Amino acid sequence: MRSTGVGRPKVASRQIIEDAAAELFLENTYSGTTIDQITNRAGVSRATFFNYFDAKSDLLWFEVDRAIDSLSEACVREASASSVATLRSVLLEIAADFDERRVPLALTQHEVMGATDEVMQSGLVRVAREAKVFGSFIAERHRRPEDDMLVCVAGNALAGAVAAAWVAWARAGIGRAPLEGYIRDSVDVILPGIEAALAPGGD
Amino acid sequence: MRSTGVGRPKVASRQIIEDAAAELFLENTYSGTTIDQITNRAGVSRATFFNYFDAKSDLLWFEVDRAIDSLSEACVREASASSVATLRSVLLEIAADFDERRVPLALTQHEVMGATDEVMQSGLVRVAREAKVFGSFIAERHRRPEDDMLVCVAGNALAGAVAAAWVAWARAGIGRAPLEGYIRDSVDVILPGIEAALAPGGD
DNA sequence: GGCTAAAAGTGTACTGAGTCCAGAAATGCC
DNA sequence: GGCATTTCTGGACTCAGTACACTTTTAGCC
Repeated sequence: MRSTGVGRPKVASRQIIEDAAAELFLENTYSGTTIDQITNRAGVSRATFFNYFDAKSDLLWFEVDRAIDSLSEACVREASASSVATLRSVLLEIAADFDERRVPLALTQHEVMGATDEVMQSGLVRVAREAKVFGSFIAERHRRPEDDMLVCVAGNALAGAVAAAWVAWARAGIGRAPLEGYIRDSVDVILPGIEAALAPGGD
Repeated sequence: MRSTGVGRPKVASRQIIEDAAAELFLENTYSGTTIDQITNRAGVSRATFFNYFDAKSDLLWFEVDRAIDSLSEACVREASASSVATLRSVLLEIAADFDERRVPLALTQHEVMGATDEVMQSGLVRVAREAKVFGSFIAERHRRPEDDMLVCVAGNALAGAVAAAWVAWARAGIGRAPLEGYIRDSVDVILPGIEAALAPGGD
């Protein structure tokens, strides 16, 4: 993210660290791998690691983080009439971008990673972030405060549904059907209820 | 939880540690308080702390943990016909037990605690645990596997809704209406959709 | 070439949570 | 008194994450 061309150029690319980490996680599990081991393999100092990542757990979820980034941006961009329908289409659109090669390690290699509390906890942070994105979107479209209960209910429930879809998709193994279908099936369970509640007089 | 009367009797009660912690959290925020400070004030050694609690964050959520314990037990006990209606009534029953004096510190004193990632993360673990309880209950009643996607969707969405209700309730401040109403309003947004999806042929 | 500013990387020391474990202290029972 | 059992303690350890001063590499400018 260098703005100008001035200054020392990056050599320790994010990618190198991510790759080294992925290798080590598969060899020794997530919690069995220390940041020192990762930086050693990547040929980078420990301090540099923290220039690129805020936490060790970021290495597990970068695909998901990027997806949520996309989601957040798309939510700002889109401006169709029904917010719920928009949300649905944005979600599916982003899901369509996710192919086999971008399944998060933490989900597919669930067994290998050891379903540590650590791993789960860092995943939950992503779900919560997504809930917040949903909530903000709905709040804005429906002129409700961000901390409105219905807004939070909708955001949380949606994020929970999406998380379940991700997990089911990842667990499906090689040859899995596209993520899109999973998302649609899960989200459609609760979207109608949310739409009804958000409709004027639905309170 | 001593089974027999034999052995050294407990002196450091859980309660003493909880109280010392609550004081310190309000004085210095959650993250500004170390376990050493807590054990010092409680007059207990650091090692003893970990005899009673698995983590510092357990001190923030014991009310919630107990509520989820009740929920889990109640789910096992109840055996009515419609699982969704049962879930709803169990939830409301347990909510009715929560009065003003049992609002979790982490939620009411949200500002004082500093909305640290730490605090949020440990709260998310509780939401996830609740989701699992819901999921197990639904799975059993509907003869579905625990990792069935619809089961997870339902569990996660419900837990998300309940979490939103808790937060809204805690934020409402002194004189807040009973938790029960919050739970009902939030859960009823999504329960119909779940019920429909779970109904035979609703897949 | 040398100087400077800026960005990237390094080294080191620190805090604090959580783990481990051996052993001390307090009890009931014989 | 001895004995098993439980609680409590002390100390050493690992590791994530923070802070900060310092060095290195580049571009641009003179």
